[in-house]
Amino acid sequence: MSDKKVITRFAPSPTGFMHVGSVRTALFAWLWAKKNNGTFILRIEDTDKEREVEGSIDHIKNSLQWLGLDWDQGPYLQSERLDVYKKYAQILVDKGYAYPDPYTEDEVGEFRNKAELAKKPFLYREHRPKEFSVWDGAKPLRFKVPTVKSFKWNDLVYGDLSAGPEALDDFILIKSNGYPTYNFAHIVDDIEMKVTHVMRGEEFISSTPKFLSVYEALDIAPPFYATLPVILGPDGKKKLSKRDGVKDLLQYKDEGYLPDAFINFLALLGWNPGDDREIFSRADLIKAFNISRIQKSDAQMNARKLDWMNKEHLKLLPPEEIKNKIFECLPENMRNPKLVPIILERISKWGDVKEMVEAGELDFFIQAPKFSKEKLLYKDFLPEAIAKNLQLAIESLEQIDVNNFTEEEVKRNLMQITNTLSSRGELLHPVRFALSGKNKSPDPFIIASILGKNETLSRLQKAI
RNA sequence: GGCCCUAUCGUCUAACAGUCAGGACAUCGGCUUUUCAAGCCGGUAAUCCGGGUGCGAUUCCCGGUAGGGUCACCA
Repeated sequence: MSDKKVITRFAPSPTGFMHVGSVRTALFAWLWAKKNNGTFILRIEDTDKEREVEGSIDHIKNSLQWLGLDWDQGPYLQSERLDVYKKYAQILVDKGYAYPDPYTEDEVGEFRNKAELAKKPFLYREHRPKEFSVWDGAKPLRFKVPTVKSFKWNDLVYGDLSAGPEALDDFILIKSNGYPTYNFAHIVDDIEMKVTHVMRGEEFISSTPKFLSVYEALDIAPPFYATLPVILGPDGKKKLSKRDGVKDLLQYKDEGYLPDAFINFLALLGWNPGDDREIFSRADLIKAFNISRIQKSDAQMNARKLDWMNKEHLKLLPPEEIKNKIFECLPENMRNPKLVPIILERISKWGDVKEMVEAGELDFFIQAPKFSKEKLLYKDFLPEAIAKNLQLAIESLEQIDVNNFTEEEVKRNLMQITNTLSSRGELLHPVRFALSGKNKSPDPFIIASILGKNETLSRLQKAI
């Protein structure tokens, strides 16, 4: 590899929201730039004004910012660089490698239909005019393939690739409205911006010979290509697309995923460090990242593993930050520090806190539960036996000093009683239920310690 | 249809031709002295098929099969 400064870019079109597929391309380009102390450029490919979606440029920027994929240059807008593309187009015209298309769109469509009927691949160059007129901008400008041949090239991920001559055609460089096509604009920009490594999706492999042919016509060396495998939808079949219910990236933000965890997850989808490490900090990721270990086969999005990974990152956060974040999701009357460990244990992302609140899972911490007494029953123990056990619990807990009503003290006292019983459940279940009103809840000791002596005794009393 | 790419547990993946095919998520079971959660321990689970070259193929070659991509005045 040359000793040139590494320059990578992320070049989305502003046609909608970002999803995990597009953002992973950005991530890999960003990682490679960071690893090499290089430059990461953001470029907006807005050459199709018809398809442009209002607000998507901001959306792209917000998404990258959320993940901390900061760009060193840009965003450049292709729509503001029309003169640059015209300049390069003129160079090709002057060299005899570009010419105005004499046909109308319908006529070209006819050619295409005929080829299809004949079950032959459609190649415009088979209809190339003998004589070229002068390009006045009214007609689309087409590339004239210098030499029709097979291409072989190297891809940093896929290795040696090749394609036959039918991959080559006289494609449109400048549309009749003056805008360049993607095929041409991105080449010009990559040249002008001195991009050294092009990270891109698999769908561009088949058009690479066209790109290479333009570089040849321009007599300029192409950049390194690193083609990334596709991220498949949850069904494992189709490529992720905005149509089939794929999530907007910012939705993950709203659901409370950590940017570092998300990046970690995304990086491991199609790349691995070569050892068993899975949890990476941002810095470690940059250090470990390497193009040569990018996967060739497509990968499927796995939401469960993302949740697991997010939790792993959650646990690494400073306790103070965890507390603050959880408090943010909690109504004011629930902002009790003692609740934090209980909640942390049960969530994988911040949004889960809100869900717990909405599901009423934490209500018993702020108000006494209402329930019918038969819920207190445990296995086949009689109501009288249960009531007696609750009475024992009350008497025992009354002994604890109100200022020392800790989880440990409560547990010691209650466990002492269970030693005299035939089973622990006949005491612990009714106590827990009396305090929480739930079949599934944290253990009675921690609940009691959070409620405090008075509230605990009051709830037990009411249950008898 | 032409051209191109890919193929290891359900999923993400590891394995200079020699490993009992390893790890992680998920799943299942046990422990954690009531439930839930968390944690710990353990189990089930894979080299697409067929040839070839090797003493030896997950690994290299060929052919099939399956999946995907691409053939726009979209990117």
